[in-house]
Amino acid sequence: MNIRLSEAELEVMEVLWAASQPLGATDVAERIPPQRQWTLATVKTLLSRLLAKQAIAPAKDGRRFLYTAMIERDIYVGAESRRFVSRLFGGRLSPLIAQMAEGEALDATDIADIEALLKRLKS
Amino acid sequence: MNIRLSEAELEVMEVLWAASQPLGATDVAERIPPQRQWTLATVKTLLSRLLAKQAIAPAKDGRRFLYTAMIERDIYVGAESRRFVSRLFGGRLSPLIAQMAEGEALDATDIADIEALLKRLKS
DNA sequence: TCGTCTGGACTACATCTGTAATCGAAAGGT
DNA sequence: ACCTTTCGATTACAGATGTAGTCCAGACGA
Repeated sequence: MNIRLSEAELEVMEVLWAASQPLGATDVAERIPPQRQWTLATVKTLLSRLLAKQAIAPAKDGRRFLYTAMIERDIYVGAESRRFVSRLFGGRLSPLIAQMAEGEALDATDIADIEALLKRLKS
Repeated sequence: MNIRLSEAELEVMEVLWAASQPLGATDVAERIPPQRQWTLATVKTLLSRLLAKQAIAPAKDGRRFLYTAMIERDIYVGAESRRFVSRLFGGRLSPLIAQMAEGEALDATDIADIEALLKRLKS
């Protein structure tokens, strides 16, 4: 995964990933979380940048294009995670978890989830 | 932690954090990992940007300045981690761990570390 | 004392990012 | 057949970022 996405571009990708179906520019704009008060123009710009990066592909649909994500969310997120953990924690996950624990960003549910996950991993 | 650091700025901060003692611009430059083939000028620029962001503080030492990190690494890293996990995993850590596990970025040592950590957390 | 070196301040400049406006072509309504 | 709406494409523009170069004043050696 060499493709890097800016935060704004990622927001657009999230919409495409969530839709799991090709969308036109207007459709994408409608599904962007409204906190981001983006105009349609902004969304269009981001779509062209994503096209340039080949993160999405266009398919002609009459007078417009429908866009599909060309990279899978899992792949992207996995790559970014590894990059992040290696930049800040020398590649080790446990310091991250320790860190999050201090910031109270880890509740009992999380801990249980993680334990279950580890159990599965070991087998 | 409102201060955001760019990747290059972070590299400089890492030097300051590692030194755990005020350093002059030249000292910093000497300790930057050599893969980054930065000139002294580049390091100086980054130091001024960090000054502007108040991420570091200058102390006069004769004709030059010695710089000290004004934010602690733990604090910074914790904030960035929370930001990251919430951006990509809705704030939940376990999906991150699952993700890393798939990419083979998690070995037995990690798993053991994490288990030990969880054990401590629960008590 | 005079020239040289060194440090911080200022300037430079291409690229990336966030956020949009505009424009021309095509589609659709009437 | 024309007017309006809607697309994608192109252009805009400020701020952040990566990567340096230049300049001036003060320190230091001879």
